[in-house]
Amino acid sequence: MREGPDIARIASLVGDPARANMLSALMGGTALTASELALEAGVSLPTASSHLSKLMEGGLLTLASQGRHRYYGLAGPQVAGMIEAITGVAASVGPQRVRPGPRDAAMRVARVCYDHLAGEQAVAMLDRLVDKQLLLREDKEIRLAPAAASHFAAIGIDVQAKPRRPVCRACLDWSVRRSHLAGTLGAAILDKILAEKWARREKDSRAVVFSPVGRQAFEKVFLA
Amino acid sequence: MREGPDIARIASLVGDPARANMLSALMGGTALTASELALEAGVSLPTASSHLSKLMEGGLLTLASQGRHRYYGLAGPQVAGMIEAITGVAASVGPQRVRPGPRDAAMRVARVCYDHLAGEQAVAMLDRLVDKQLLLREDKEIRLAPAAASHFAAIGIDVQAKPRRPVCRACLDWSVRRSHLAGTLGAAILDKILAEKWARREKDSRAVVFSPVGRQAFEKVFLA
DNA sequence: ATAATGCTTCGATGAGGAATGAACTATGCG
DNA sequence: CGCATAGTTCATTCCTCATCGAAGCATTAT
Repeated sequence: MREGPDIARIASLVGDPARANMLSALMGGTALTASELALEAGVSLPTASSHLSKLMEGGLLTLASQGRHRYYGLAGPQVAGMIEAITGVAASVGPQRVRPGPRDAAMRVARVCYDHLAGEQAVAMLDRLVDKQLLLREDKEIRLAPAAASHFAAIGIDVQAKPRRPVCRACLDWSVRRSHLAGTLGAAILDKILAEKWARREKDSRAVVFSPVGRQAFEKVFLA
Repeated sequence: MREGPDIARIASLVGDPARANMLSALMGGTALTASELALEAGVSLPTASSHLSKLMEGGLLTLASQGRHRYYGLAGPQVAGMIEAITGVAASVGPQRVRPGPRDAAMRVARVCYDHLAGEQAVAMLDRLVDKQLLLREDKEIRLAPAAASHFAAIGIDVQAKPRRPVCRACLDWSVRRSHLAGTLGAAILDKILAEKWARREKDSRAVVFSPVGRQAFEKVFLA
């Protein structure tokens, strides 16, 4: 019989699909609320709450209470490194997708990620917004630059309001393996894309398909 | 809902105490039979066999059949790195062991990590190699400096050959919480240490114990 | 051959834990 | 104060999966 650090205890915490999804969501580096994490994991709020207390007890998470909001975040870089290591193994032994079909191709270009845009388009957009100094990338976090308010106001997006959810969030794109923009700003931009009918959602899929005209408009506004 | 690599599947494989013990035992680097692993894990042979087939199916182990013996080993350095990362988290959040026994002290100084050296000695060695500008630390990666080839050749280690595995890799040390050297170079150095009989492996443990003479030789070559 | 060893498969049992709705607590707003 | 939102706790149901004994294969020894 072996002794030493209880690795089974830690691994089994990550070994539940709901908890694994929560931890993956937190790999963005931003703390999230219990409801957001419940959504990410696809479970009810009580279930999420139960998982979160287990993760807390296991020392994998930190908790910051602000008013009636409770923000959960990864306990530290060491935990993040562990998740990364597990993800690496899972990706390398995982079922290499047999062949990306046409739907998958569309998914890689643009798709919905919960409430914001993901895929190549989304990654390019975030890069461009940072280039134009409208957003500031700080380590794994993203902040609004001073110039952002007026710029986004001009295209009908208000970034001044203080909602319960962070305005900007980095979300790791699983197809491109780089970050795209989440948070309320990311959500507002997706709303605009759909409201302006620049693109439509594929039926029963997360894919987002731009029309030729819509793509031009999108590029003019966000990739110029 | 998240997508991507199935990290829960991998983590849950490690999340069972019996399987975790088996994997820990295999971190010693030597392949073991099912009976030996059953003993390590403290379960019956049928139970162990069942666990082993799950680990195989998950791609975490390799199997080498020799006659009526079947030797199980870790599937590769990536898997070993993952176990090490989980061990690190478990050690830091876990109930700080009441009192580190003598074996633990030896483990902290020097131990085998799959196929290379870990512990205080290993961390000090990497620091020194970087100081001497034989290795270049870049972010989380490690590269060979131009001067490396001739230096290592002089002590009988060839870093020119292009293997499929990286020559240098950083591996986070769970006891010191800093990186040590993995990769083919790390493995070659451990080989040399054991071949020169500077140190011997503790029986039934991952600890590596240097002899007084061996330590001097090691320090002269790698810590000078 | 027959026996012995090493290991896997099968079948039955049992315990842990993941899930949810409903009830409860806490904070914020008008 | 009363209402709404955010979150936790509770009790219950359900199901997966770890476990072991017994039996079945496969390889080596005699």
